Amino acid sequence: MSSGNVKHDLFAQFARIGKALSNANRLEIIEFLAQGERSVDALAQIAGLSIANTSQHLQQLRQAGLVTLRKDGQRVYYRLSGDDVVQMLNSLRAVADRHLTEVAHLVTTYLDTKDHLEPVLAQDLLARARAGEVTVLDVRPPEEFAAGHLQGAINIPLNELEARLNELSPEHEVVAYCRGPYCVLSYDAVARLRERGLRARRLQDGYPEWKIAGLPVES
Amino acid sequence: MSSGNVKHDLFAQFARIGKALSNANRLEIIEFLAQGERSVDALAQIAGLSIANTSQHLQQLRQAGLVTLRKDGQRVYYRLSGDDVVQMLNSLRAVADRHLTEVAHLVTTYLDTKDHLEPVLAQDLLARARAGEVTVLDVRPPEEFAAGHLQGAINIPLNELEARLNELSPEHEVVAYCRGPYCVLSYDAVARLRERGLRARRLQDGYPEWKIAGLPVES
DNA sequence: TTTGTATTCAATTGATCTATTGAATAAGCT
DNA sequence: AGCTTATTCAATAGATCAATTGAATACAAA
Repeated sequence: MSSGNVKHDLFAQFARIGKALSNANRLEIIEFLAQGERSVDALAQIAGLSIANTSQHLQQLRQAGLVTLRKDGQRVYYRLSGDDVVQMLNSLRAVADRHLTEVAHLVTTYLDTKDHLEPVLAQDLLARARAGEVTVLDVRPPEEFAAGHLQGAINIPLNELEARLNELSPEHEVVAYCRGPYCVLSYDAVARLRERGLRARRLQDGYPEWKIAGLPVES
Repeated sequence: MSSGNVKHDLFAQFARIGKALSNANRLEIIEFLAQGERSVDALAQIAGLSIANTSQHLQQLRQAGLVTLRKDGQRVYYRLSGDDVVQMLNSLRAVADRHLTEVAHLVTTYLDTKDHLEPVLAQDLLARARAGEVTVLDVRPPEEFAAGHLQGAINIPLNELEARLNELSPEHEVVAYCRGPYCVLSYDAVARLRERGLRARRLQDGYPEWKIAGLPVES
C-alpha cells in the first residue's frame, strides 16, 4: 500500500465517525448516554423513538466505536466509549454555534427568550455552592440524577417543578443545570422560577462537562 | 414551537456538521485548507479529484459553515471558517484513534514502521529550536510552506528530499513536520533521513496545531 | 467580439441511509 | 413446556448522497 492510499484509508476511517454524527437522533442518544449508562428501551422512551429504530442507531454508534454495551439478563445497557466522545460532540456543537446562522437563530428565538442572562461558569458555581450561597438544581429525570450529579445538587425534574417550588429557598439564588450546553430543560426551569419571583440562573454546561472537568460529583 | 421541537431542530443543525464530516475527501480538503487558503483547482490537484467534484464538496462544506470564500478575478479561494474547525477535526481524529481498531491497525502497519519513535512535543521543539539544537524541516509542498510555517523551519518537499540532503547538517537532529498528526509525508521523510544516517524525528502534530497553540510562525 | 479559463450548476446513475415492519433470538417466569 | 419481554436482525420503500458529465456563468486576454 502506497503512502497516498494509507492516508485515504485513514481519512475513510475518520469519516466513519462523521457518519455516526450525521443524524440528529444519534446525537441526542449520545447526549442521553453522556448522563450515564441506559438500556435500549429506556433510551427509546426518552428519545421518543421505537425500540427497533433506537437499536439500529445504537448499532451504528457501536460500529463507529462510540458506544459499548453490557448485557444483564434480558436487558442490554449501552454507555459511551469515553469522555472524549462528549468532548468531540461539544466541539462539533461549538463549531455549529459559531458558524451556522440557523443555530444562532434557534438559540436567540427560543432559548434566549427564556434566559437572556449570562450562564454561570462551572468554577464560579463551585465556589458559590461551597460558600452556601446558591441552590444547585438538577432538572433532569431522576434516573439520570441517580447515575451522577453535581455534588450537593437537589433533583427536581422539570415536570415537577411547579408542584415542588416550596422546596427551594427564596433566600438563595438557584442555579439550574441539565444534560449539556443546549439542554432546554434548564432554560425552561429558569424561566419558570423567575416567573415565581425566585432568582435563577443556568449553569453554562451540563453534568457531563462538569464531571469531565474533574469537579465534584455524587451518585 | 415546543421545547421538544427546538431541541430536535438544534440537533438537526448539529447533524449538518456531522454530515459535512462524513466523507473522506471532504476531511482531506479540510486538512489541506488548514495549511492556508487555496483555490478550487489547486485543491483539486492536490486532492486528486476533478474540479467539478472538488467544487461540489466545497459547496457542502460551505453550506455547513466550515469554509468561506473570496473571489479574485476568475479564481475562487476557499479557507476554513476558523481554527475551531481544525480543533474539531482533531477531536474527531483522536476519538477514531482511540476507539476504532482499524485506525490503530493502519497506524501500526503503515506509519509506525516508518517511525516508531515517540514524536517530539511542540513545546520541546520550540525550546530546542531556540537553542539551535535541531533543524526544523517542513516537508509540505512549497505553496503550503509559503502560506505559513514554523518559525525558522526550512522547506524541503518530500519529493525533493533525496536530492537536497546536503542542505541538512548531520550535526543536528532533524525534526520533520507537515499537515497534521496523521500526515504521511513526515513519516516518510523521517524514514528516509534515517536510512541516510541522519538523526530524525517527527513533530507530534502539524503546522495548523502549532499555529493554533500560539507558537511562533512565519509566512 | 471572440476565445480561453475557472468555477458552478443541474441532471443522472448507482450507492448508501433511515424508519418501519415483522421475524428471529435470548432471557426470565410460571 | 409455554408464554412474556427485550433486543437484534433482515427486508423494504423512500430519501439522500457521491461521482460524473456537460452546460452555464463569470472573468481575462487578445
